[in-house]
Amino acid sequence: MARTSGTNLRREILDTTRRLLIQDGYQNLSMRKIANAIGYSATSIYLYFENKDNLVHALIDEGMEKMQQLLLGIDNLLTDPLKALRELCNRYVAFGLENPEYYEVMFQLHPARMARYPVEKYRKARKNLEVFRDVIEAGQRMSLFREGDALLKATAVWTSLHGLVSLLIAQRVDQQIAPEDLQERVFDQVVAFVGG
Amino acid sequence: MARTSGTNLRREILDTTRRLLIQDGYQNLSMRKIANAIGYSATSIYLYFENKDNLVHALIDEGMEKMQQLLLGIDNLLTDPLKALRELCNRYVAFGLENPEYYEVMFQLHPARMARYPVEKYRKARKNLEVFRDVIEAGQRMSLFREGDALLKATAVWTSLHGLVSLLIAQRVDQQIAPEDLQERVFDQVVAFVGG
Amino acid sequence: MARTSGTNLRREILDTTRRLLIQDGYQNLSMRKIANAIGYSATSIYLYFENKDNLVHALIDEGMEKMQQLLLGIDNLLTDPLKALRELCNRYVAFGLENPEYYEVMFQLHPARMARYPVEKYRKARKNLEVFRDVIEAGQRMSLFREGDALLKATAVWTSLHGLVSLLIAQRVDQQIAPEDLQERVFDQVVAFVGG
Amino acid sequence: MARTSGTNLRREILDTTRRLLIQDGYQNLSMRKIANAIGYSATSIYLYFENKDNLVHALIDEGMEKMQQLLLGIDNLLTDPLKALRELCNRYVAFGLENPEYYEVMFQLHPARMARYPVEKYRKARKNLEVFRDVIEAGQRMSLFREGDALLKATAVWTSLHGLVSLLIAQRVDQQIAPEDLQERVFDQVVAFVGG
DNA sequence: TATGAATGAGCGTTCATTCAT
DNA sequence: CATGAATGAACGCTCATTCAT
Repeated sequence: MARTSGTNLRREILDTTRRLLIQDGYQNLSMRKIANAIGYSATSIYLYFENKDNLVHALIDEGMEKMQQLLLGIDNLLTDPLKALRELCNRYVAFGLENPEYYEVMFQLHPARMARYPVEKYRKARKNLEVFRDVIEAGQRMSLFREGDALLKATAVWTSLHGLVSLLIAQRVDQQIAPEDLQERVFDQVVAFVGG
Repeated sequence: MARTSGTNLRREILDTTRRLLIQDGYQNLSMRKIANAIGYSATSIYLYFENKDNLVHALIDEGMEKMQQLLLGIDNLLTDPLKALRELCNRYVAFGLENPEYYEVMFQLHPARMARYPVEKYRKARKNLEVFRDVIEAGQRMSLFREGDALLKATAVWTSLHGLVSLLIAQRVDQQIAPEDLQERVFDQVVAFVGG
Repeated sequence: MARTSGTNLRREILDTTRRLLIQDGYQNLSMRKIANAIGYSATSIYLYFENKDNLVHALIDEGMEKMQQLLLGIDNLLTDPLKALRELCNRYVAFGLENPEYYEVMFQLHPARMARYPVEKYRKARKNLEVFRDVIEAGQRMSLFREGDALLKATAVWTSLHGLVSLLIAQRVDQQIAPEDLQERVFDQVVAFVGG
Repeated sequence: MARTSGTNLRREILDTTRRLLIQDGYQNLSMRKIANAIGYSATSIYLYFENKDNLVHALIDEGMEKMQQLLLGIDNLLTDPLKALRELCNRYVAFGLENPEYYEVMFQLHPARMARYPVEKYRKARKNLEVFRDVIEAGQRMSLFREGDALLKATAVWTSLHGLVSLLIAQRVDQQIAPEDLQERVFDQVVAFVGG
C-alpha cells in the first residue's frame, strides 16, 4: 500500500537511517531496523538503494554536500581570510556536533568496513579540505599567514578540528572541561599555528 | 580440564582478545573466536567476564594502563617539560598507530552504545590526560610554557593528537600528504600552542 | 510503453529465458533477471505466463519441439534405419551437451516438484521417443533389426543416451575416460542391442 | 533442552535430510526446513555440520559407502563374472530406486552447484566404478568377456544404469512401459555389450 | 573449574508474486 | 498493454548467551 507519494520513501529512508545512526551507531545499523522504523518491509529499501553500502554512501554524499554548502556560505571567504579561517572552524565543528550521524559515516568509518567508497565521491569529500586550503592560500597571498604548504597546513588544522568533534561526539572529554572553552582553545591553537 | 592454574585463564582471555582485536578489529571480535583461539569453550569466558561488554571494558582498562606506563616511562618527565611534551606526543601517536584497532576501542567506542562504562574506569582513562597536564604544569612552573588552565591545555593537545591518530587510522588523510609530515606539523602546532 | 507488437513480448520472454537458462542455469533463473534482460518490468511477464512454473513448462515444451525437429530432420529417417539410428543418437547427445542447462530442465526436473506438468505436454515429450520407436520399427520391418517391442527398445536406447548426457553434464565421468570414446562405446552398445 | 543423547542428533539430521531430499529435492533443501522437521533450531545443525555443503557431503559419503558395501557383498564377485555383472546391475539399480535421495546427491548434483566435493571423497565414489571394472577384467581374464578397455566398458555400463535409474526416479518413463521390463531390457543390453 | 548442547534473535539479501493504476 | 510500489517468506549463516551437568 502506497502511503506517501513514491519518491518520498527514499527521503524517509535516508532520514530514518540518520536518526538510527545517532541512536545506535553504524555498527548497529541494520536494514531491518530501518525498515521497521519507517513501517515498511525490509524489502522496500532495496527498491531505492541497491544495498546497505549504497544507502550509507548516499548518506555520506549528502553530508559532504551539506558541509560544503555550509563552508562555502561564509562571507568574504577569500577576501578576509583571518576571519574566514575562524568561521570555517566554527562551522566545521558546529556541523559535526549538530549532525553527529553524518559525521560518523563521513569521517569515522574505516573504508575497509564498507565497500570502497566510490572514487567520484571522494572528490566531493576532498572539496571540504580544499576550502580550508584555499583560505590559507589566500591569507598567504595577502601576507596574513605564514608561508608553507597550504594543503598540509589545512590538513593539520582539520586534524585538530576532527579530534575535537570526535571526542565531543563520543563524550570522551573530561566533565570538568566546558566544551566551549575547549573549542575556543583549539581554535586559538589552529589560528596561531596558521599564523595570524 | 584444568590446563593451567585458574586465574591464568582470565589473563589468557584478555591477551587473546587483545590480539584478535588488533588483528581483526572490533567488528569481527566474537566470543566464539576468542574461545577457539585459546582452546577453551566459549562458555568458559563467562566464568571470568559477565558478558562481552565487560570483557571489552577490562581490555580498555588495560589499554589505558599500558598507555599510562608508556607515557610515564619518559625520562625527565617533569624536569625537562619541553622535551617531555614532544615525547608525550610521539608516544601517544605511536601507540595509536601501532594498535589501531585497540585504539579505536579505547577512544572511539561510544560509551552510551555499550553497557555503561563503569565510572571508576573513567578515572583510569583520565590518568593519561593528567600526565599531559602535569608536564604542562611543570613547564609553567619553570616559566617555559605560557600560563593558563593546564588541564584545558592538556585536553586541547590531546584533541589534536586524537584527531591525527583517528584520521590516519581511518585512512582519511589525502594521499598527497605524507603522514610523517603531517605528524610533525601537528606536533609543532601543539608545542607552539602550549608555548615554548 | 509498447515497444513491439503485443504478442512478440511472449516470444521475447521465452527466448531470453532460454538464453539465461543456458547461461546461468535453472537455479539462477529469476523473474526479475528475465525482466531486466528484456528491458521490461517483472510484472509484464505475468501478463503472458501465470507464474514461473508455467513459463518453464512452456520452455520445456519448446525444447521438446526443437529436439523433435532436430531428430525428424534426419535424411532417409525411415528408409535407412541403421544409419538413422546412429544419427538419432548423435543428435540427441549433441543437443544435450550443447544445451546442458536446458537439457536438465527438460529431462531432469522432477515433475512432482513443479506444479503438475500438464498432461498434454507430456504427449509432446513423448514424440521424441516415438521417433526412436518409428526408426526401430522401420528397421524391423526391413529385417535389419531384431524383433521385439519397439517402444520398449526405444526407451532402452533412450535410457543409455540419457545416462550418457547426464553423466557428462554433471561431470561425473572419470577423467581418464575421453568423452568421445565413451560416446562411441555407448552408441555401439545401443546399435548392437537394437541389433544390426 | 537435550531431547536425546548428544550424537544422535547428528544421525537425526542426516536421516531427516534424506527424507526431505526425496520429498522436495536438493533445490528445495534448506537448513531451516531440516531444523523444523526435527524440531530443533536451525542453529543446532551447525553444531554437527559446518555448513550446508558439509552436511550434503556427509550424505554423499554415506551413500557411497552403502552402495559400495552392497556391490562388494556379491558372492563369487570375481570367480563368476557373468553372474556377478548381472547382479551388479541389479544391485546398482535397486540401490538407486530404494534410495533416490542418496542417488540424487551422489550422481545428479552438478559439482559447480556445491562447494567442490573434497578429493578424498571422490576416491570413494570411484570405488564403485572400479567394482564394475574389476568384474569385467576378471571376465576378460577368463575369456568370458570380449577384450577392450575395462574401465571404459565399465563406464559405458554405468552410463546405461545411471540413465535407467535417473529416468525412473524422475518418473519420466512412459507409463506404457513396465519398469521391470525396461530394467531387464537394459540389463540385456549391458550384458550383451560386455559380451557374454 | 569447565563444558556440551542448545537457542532466539538477528544479519543482508533474493525471490515470486500482488495490486492499483 | 504495461508498470511502479510493495511485500511476506525464505535463504545460509553468525552471534551472545543460557543452562544443566
